[in-house]
Amino acid sequence: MADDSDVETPSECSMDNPNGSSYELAYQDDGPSCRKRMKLKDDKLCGVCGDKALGYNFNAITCESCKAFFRRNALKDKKVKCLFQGDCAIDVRTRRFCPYCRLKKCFDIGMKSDMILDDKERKARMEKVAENRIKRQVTQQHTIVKDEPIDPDFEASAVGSSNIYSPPTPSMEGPSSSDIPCSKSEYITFDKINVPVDSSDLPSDETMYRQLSENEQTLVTEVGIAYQTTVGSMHNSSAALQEDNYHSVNDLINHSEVAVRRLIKFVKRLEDFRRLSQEDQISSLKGAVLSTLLLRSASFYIVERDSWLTTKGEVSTVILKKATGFVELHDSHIKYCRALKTIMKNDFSLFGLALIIVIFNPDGPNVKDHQLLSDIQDKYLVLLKHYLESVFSFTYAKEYLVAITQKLNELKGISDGHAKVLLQVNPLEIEPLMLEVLNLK
DNA sequence: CTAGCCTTGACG
DNA sequence: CGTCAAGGCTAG
Repeated sequence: MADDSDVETPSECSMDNPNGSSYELAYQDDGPSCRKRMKLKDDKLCGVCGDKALGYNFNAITCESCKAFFRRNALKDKKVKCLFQGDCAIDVRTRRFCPYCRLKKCFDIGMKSDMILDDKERKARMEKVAENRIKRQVTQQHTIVKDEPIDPDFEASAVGSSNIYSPPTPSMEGPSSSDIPCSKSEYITFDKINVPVDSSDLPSDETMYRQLSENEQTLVTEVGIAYQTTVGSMHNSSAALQEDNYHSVNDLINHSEVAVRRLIKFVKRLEDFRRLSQEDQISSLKGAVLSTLLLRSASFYIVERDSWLTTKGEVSTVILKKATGFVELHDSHIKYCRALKTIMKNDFSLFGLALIIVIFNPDGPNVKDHQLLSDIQDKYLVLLKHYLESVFSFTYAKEYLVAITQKLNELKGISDGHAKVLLQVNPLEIEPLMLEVLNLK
């Protein structure tokens, strides 16, 4: 501390020391002819090297580089010593010659290493940032429900609409009763539920089908499109799923980040979602993340070949088993996909409705307005029922409804299974957005 | 590694 | 709304 005159603590100078000199200097510098010099930038000098400084960093006025240098080095115990006498002069030119003396000078002028955020604080900070990001994404969109469709993200429109359906079944709206070439039997059965698998098994009598009201019809369609263009579309990163890009659960989680973004996009399109308070929006979103991923995986599941459909073709599900090593969980996951996909086929409206019902879960973690959530959920349950009646006839709708709701209930169990796995993951290796959204703090 | 530039949350 | 002071990112 050769000269204590130039270094003051932030508190000291901020309150009682106007220190007008800086202004004078600023003006003197540019003179009367000052071109709108940005601010009255006073020329502070770095206490370490004399370079230009913007303000305090870790309790001393320093330049950006010494700030970064200090942040990088102050906490690690060094074995490196000065090659000379330990009193090297440090200026903007020589500052990088001797890290030891530079760091020593940092401490000498009063920089405090305890102002560097530790792992815990840093993590907390990142979480806050991530949370705000989500909040912003969800909130910011005064735009109306459906005038942002232009684009979602071009891959969605490029890949999503057309070829997604190609392999197993081509169909999407309306009578999704398309047909999996499967089947020798007219009915598929699981868990005591019998539903016809082939459209030819459905009643031919028109009056056996519900006529959706106009509102219902548009809502169903919108939901289908919303799902298709967001969660239900494939994205390039699923190409990353190819080879053995998935070595660990971590990779799996991090690669799922795109899917989370899609989920946000999806809910942003729902006007009902906006009826929720901001907290409940976040809560219900978080609560639905894992389920979304599962639903999504089911929609890309190809029953006939036990594989996933990706932008790069099909990938056998065994690669996931290998990646995670959680065989048991994996098996139940696949079993789930099989069952769900068999019922829902490639009907985006169905997947969309299912997702909505999962999202508006009055029983979800941390939700405040259970009532509202429940009301909205009911609305979509009814819509789902009606939709099923319009597609599968009154005769079979009930079976489908039971089957689907049952599957949605199972979703919880499987999600929880995955959640347990997630708890074993090292938070430091996970992207902040996923950390936040999965509650892995 | 460095160092410059950028994004953020807290604070007044 | 502007300033301050953290961390992050990334050419070089």
